[in-house]
Amino acid sequence: MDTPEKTQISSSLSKFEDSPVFNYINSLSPIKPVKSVHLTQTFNPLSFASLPSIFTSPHLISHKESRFLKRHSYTDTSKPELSSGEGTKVSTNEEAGVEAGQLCGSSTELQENFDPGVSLGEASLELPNEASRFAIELPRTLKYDCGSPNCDPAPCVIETNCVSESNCASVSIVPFVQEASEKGLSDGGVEVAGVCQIEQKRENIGCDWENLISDTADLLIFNSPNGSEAFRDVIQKSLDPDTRFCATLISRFPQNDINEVSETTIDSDKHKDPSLQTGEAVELKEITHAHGNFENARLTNCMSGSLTDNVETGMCAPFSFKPGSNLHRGLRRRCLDFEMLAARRKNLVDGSNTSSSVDNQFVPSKPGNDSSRRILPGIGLHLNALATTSRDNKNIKHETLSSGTQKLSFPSSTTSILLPTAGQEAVHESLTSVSTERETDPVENGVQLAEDASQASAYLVNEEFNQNSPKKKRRRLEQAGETEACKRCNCKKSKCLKLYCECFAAGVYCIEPCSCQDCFNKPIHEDTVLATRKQIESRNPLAFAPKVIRSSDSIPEVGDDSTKTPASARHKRGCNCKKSSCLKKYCECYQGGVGCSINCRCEGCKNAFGRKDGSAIVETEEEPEEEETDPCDKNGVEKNLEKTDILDNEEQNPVSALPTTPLQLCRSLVQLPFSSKSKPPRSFIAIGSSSTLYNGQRYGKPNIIRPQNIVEKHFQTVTEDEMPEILRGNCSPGTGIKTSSPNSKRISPPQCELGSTPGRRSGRKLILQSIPSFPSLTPQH
DNA sequence: GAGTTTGAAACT
DNA sequence: CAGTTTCAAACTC
Repeated sequence: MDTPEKTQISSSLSKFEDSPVFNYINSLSPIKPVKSVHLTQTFNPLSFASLPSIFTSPHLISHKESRFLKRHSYTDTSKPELSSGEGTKVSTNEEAGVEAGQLCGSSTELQENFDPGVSLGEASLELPNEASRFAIELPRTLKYDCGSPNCDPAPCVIETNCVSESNCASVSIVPFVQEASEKGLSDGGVEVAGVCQIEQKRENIGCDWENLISDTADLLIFNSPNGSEAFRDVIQKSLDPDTRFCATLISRFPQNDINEVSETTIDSDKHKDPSLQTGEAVELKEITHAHGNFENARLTNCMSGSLTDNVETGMCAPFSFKPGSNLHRGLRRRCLDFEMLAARRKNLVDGSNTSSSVDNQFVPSKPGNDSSRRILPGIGLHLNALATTSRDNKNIKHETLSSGTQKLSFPSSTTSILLPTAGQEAVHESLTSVSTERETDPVENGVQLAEDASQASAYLVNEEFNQNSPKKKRRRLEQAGETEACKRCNCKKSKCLKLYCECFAAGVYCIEPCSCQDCFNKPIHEDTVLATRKQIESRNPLAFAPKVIRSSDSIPEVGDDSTKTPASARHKRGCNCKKSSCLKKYCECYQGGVGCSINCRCEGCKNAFGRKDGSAIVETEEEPEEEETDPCDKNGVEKNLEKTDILDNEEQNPVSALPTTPLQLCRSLVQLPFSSKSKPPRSFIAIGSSSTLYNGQRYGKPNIIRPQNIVEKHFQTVTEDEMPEILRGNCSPGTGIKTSSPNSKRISPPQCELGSTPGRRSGRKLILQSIPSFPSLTPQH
C-alpha cells in the first residue's frame, strides 16, 4: 500500500481538499463529507464522489440516476435559479471564460465551484480531481436541465451515449444550429451564433475533427494535465475566444457530448410539441424554440455531459431520468448509444423524431414513463456483466485506441485501479448512489457503468456494423474481437424473458444489435419483464445475482496483491461441465474467470483458473482472466497464462497506470482475460469482476484482477442500505444460494456480517450489491 | 453462415 | 432432489 502511486494519490487528494473549490463544495452540501474515510480507503476521486452520494435520494436505481439525484441536490441547494434564468446569466459575465460558463446556463454552477479568477482551462489543468468536480457539478447542471419540463430523459441519454461515439452528435446538431442561424431564428443571436460558430469550426477543422476528438478523449482519459492542456490549446486556436470555454471543456471531453447535448435540448422541446416531431420545419421550430436555452443547455450539457461521461464511466449517464421511472433508470441499456446514433441519423435524414424511429425501446409505451422509455432504460447491468467484460476489456482497449473514446477502453484492471481521481469518483458515485438510492440493486450501477462503457466503446467501434442484421453485426463484432463489449442475444424461443437470454439475465433490455425473436425484453414490455423477473427471483432470489462470487475473506488490501486467495472467487453454484473440462466458455466458472470449487460437479476439471480438486493451476497458468493486453487473446487459457505476468506486474504497480478517467476504473473491473472473439459475457465478466470487486479479491486464485481491489475499497464506502432486501433480510443460506458450495458460504456469511460487523463491510456490501442484477426492474414504482 | 456441441435453465 | 427437456451460447467447420 505504500506504493509510490498511492502516495501520489494521497497527495493529490490533499491538494484537492485544500483547494477552494473543494471547500466551496463542502459548504454547499448540507452534509459534510468525511475526508478521512475516503482518504484512508479510497482514492481521492472517491472521496470527492462521496459528496454527491450524500445528496442522492434513495429512490434512484441506476448510478446515473444517482448521479442525477446528487446533481439535483446540488442544483437545488446551490442554485435553483439558474435553470430558470438562463439567458440572464449570459449577459452578466464579462470574462470570456465566465461568459462561456454562463452561456452554458446552469453551467454557472461550475463557475461557482471554481474561484472567480480561475478559468476553466486552468481548472482543467489542475489535478485530475477537477475532472471529478466537473463531473459532479456538471451533473448538477444537467440534472437541473433535465428537471426542467423541457428536458426529456431520452435526449439526455442519447447525448450521453453519443458522447462515446464520435461523430453522431456533431452531425445532428450542427445542421440545426447552422440552419437556425442562417434563418435568423436565433434571436439570442450571439449565443446561438457562438454555438454555431463552434459547430462550424469544428466542421471546418475537418474530418480530422473526429480524430482530434478521439485524441482528445485519450488525453482526457489520462487526465494528464499536460495532455489536456495541449489539446485545449489546439481547440482554442481553432475556436473563437468566446467558444474557448466550451472548447476547454470539450477538449477534456468528447465533443459529441456537446453536440448531443444541444440536440437533447431540442429534443426536449420536441417532446413538448407533438407537431415538431417531424420535418425540417419542426427542426427549425425546435431550434428557435430551444434556441433561448440552447446555448445554455448546450454548453451546460456539453460540460456536464462530456464531463460526466468521461469522469463517470463514460457511457453511463443518462442525464435526464425522471424520478418516477426507476425502471428505466435501472434499465439503462448498454448498447443504447448505437441505437441512438441510428435514430439520430435517421432523424437527420428523415427529419422524423428520433425517439419513435429508433427502437421500441425509445418509444414511450406508457404515457407516464415516456421519458424513461425513450431513454431506453437499460436494465441495470449486473456486476456479472462487469466480470464478463474482462474479455471485452481487451477488446475495449483496442477500441479505445482506435476510437479514442477511452471511456470504454480499460486496458487492464490495473489501469483502472490506478485511475485515482476521476475514474474513482465516477465509480464511487455510482456505487454510492446505488447504495443510497437503491436498496434493491446496489451492485449493478457500478457494473453497469463499466458495461455500458464497454458496450459503448464496442458500439462506437462497430457503428458501421449496426446497420447490418443483428447476427452479422454480432459476428462482425465477435470477429473484430474488440466489439465484443456489447452483448447481444439470439434468443428465439425464450422471448428473452428467461435466464437463457443473456440480456435478460444481465438485467438489460435487448437492443437493436440483438438478433432475438419475439423479444419481450424491451422497455415497451417493461411490465412483463418485471413480472417475469420477479417470478424468476421468487424461484431463486439470486437468479440475477452475479454468478461469480468473491469471498470477503479474500479481500486483499490494495497493497496486498500478494495475498491472492486462490479460491477467493467462485461460481455461485458451480458448474456441471462434463466434456469441456472446464476449459471452455461452456463452463461458467471458466467463463467467469474463476476456478472451480467444491460446489462444482464438473468432470475432468482442468479449469485454468483453479481446479475443482483445489489444485489451483499454477498461477501463471491460471490467470488468463486478467486483462490481457493481447488483443488477440484467444479463448485459450494459454494466452491467459501469458497475460498473467503482465497482470502481476500491474498489480504491483497499479498506480503507474494511473489513468485518471473514471471510466477506466469501471473498465478495470470489467476486464476479463477472455479472448476478444468471445462475446463479452456480461455475466461472466461481471460476475467475476463484480464479486472480485466487492470482495477485493481477484478472480480465481490467480489474483488476476487488482483493480478490483481498488474498486472494492470504493464499494466499501457503500452503506448497508444498499444491500438488497433479499440479502439483508436473508443472511440465511436458504434465501440466498441454494448450494452450500463454498461460493454460497462465502457469500452468505459476509452478508450477515455486514449487518453486524462494520469492519468487513466492503466485502459484504460489494457482494450484496452484486447480487441484484436488475435494479431497475425491481419495482420501486 | 450453417451446423454441432455444450451445459445452464427450465420443466416434470 | 433427480431426471429430462429446452434453450441459447460457444464452438467447429
